[in-house]
Amino acid sequence: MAAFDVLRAFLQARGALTEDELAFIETLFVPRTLRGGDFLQRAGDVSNYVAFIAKGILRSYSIDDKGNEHIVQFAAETYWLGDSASLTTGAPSQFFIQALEDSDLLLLDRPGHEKSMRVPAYADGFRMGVLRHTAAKDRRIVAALSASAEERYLEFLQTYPSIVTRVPQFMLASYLGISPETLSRIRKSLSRPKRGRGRGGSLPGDKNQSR
Amino acid sequence: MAAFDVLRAFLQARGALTEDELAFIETLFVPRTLRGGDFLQRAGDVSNYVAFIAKGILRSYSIDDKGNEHIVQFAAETYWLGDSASLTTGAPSQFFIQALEDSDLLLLDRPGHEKSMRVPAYADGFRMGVLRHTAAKDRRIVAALSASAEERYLEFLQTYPSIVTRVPQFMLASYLGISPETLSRIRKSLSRPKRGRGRGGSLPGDKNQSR
DNA sequence: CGCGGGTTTGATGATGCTCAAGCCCGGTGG
DNA sequence: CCACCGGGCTTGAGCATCATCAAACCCGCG
Repeated sequence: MAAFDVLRAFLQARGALTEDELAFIETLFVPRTLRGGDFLQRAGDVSNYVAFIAKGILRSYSIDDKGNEHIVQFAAETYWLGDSASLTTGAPSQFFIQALEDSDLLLLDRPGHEKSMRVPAYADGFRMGVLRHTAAKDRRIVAALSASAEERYLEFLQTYPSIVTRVPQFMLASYLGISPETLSRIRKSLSRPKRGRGRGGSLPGDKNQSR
Repeated sequence: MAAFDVLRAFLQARGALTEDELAFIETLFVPRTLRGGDFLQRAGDVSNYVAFIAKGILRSYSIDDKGNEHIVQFAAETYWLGDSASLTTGAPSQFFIQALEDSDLLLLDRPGHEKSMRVPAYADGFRMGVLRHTAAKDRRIVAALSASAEERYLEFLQTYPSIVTRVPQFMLASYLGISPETLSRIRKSLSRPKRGRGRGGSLPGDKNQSR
């Protein structure tokens, strides 16, 4: 399926747009393909667009003063990826955005974004999407601050089952804020819950305690 | 200063609005005052408005299955507070919103929000604000996942110096995702850095290590 | 067939939580 | 006016979780 068809399907799924509106919206996007490993953007760049992912999967991450990578987000088909900070301030970005597989994107630059807002149904969809996104971030913050490494992993499995299999384990660990070793151990312990038949639930020494 | 004046000042500071536009916007908000301790909203409520804080300070928090509180956000003068999740889905909220001091708010409900978007300069400001907000959440996520308790505390001091003195310590601890005991110890260790004269900087046993 | 990146496994230690007292201080009622 | 709360903050001791360091392992690829 061509990139624009994916976008079309996405837009139609969440709001009634006329054919004219769809056609207009499409003129605002610029297609772009990336090979696995390619960068859409590097820290220091001033990048002023948002990407809609028609195919593939990307990560955005930062590198702190100590040289450690921190994955902020994964994004796969029909997700959007952009650099909010750089978009608001116009300042150079702090983030790297890299394709993890061969990917097809549609890029929307700032002027394009402004124009797209003239289509009311699209603007509404945009605001809804942003709110949903914000809610997801709130949940992640609470999880990061209060859940154990294992809980965070399980939650990720539930929330993004399709992504787990497509990213290397050490990146998942980085996203979850745990070391690769710890993630490896967690998976091991989950895979052999011994315990009677099926379900695997109810761990033996379950503390049922938060931190 | 009356609540509407605060809003006016806020809006004018970040975008040129005509007197007519300002007047129109103001008709959309409903004032509300709260005493310290009062709730604007409780989990289970379906609340469909966003609050602009003209005076005072509020917290939003959730309570997990184990009964632990998690503070998602503090918000003081000229900040906005709302429940993104509940706003998008219309589903009952997961969050409590409580005033920590006597506070003056201006509430904007959903229809009001839609109408306000008709003022282009206001809509632009709204989008900018949302993006800025998103960027802040990204930073907090990275910090939560990778910084030590002390680093998170210091970052909070820097970012929200005015809030630190206005909220009880155990709530700050909850926001930072650490236990009240740990926060107490961190403050103690920061207050007596022994070390030469003044400034208190350059910790003695600084590890300069991430986790 | 050997290399190299990613994953696993083990041992050790630090960070920060829990539980349990004690303390400080502002408010209330005798 | 003062004794007595009670909530929040502090302090201490022990312990769980998870990071770090180091080595072995696995496997696709040149």
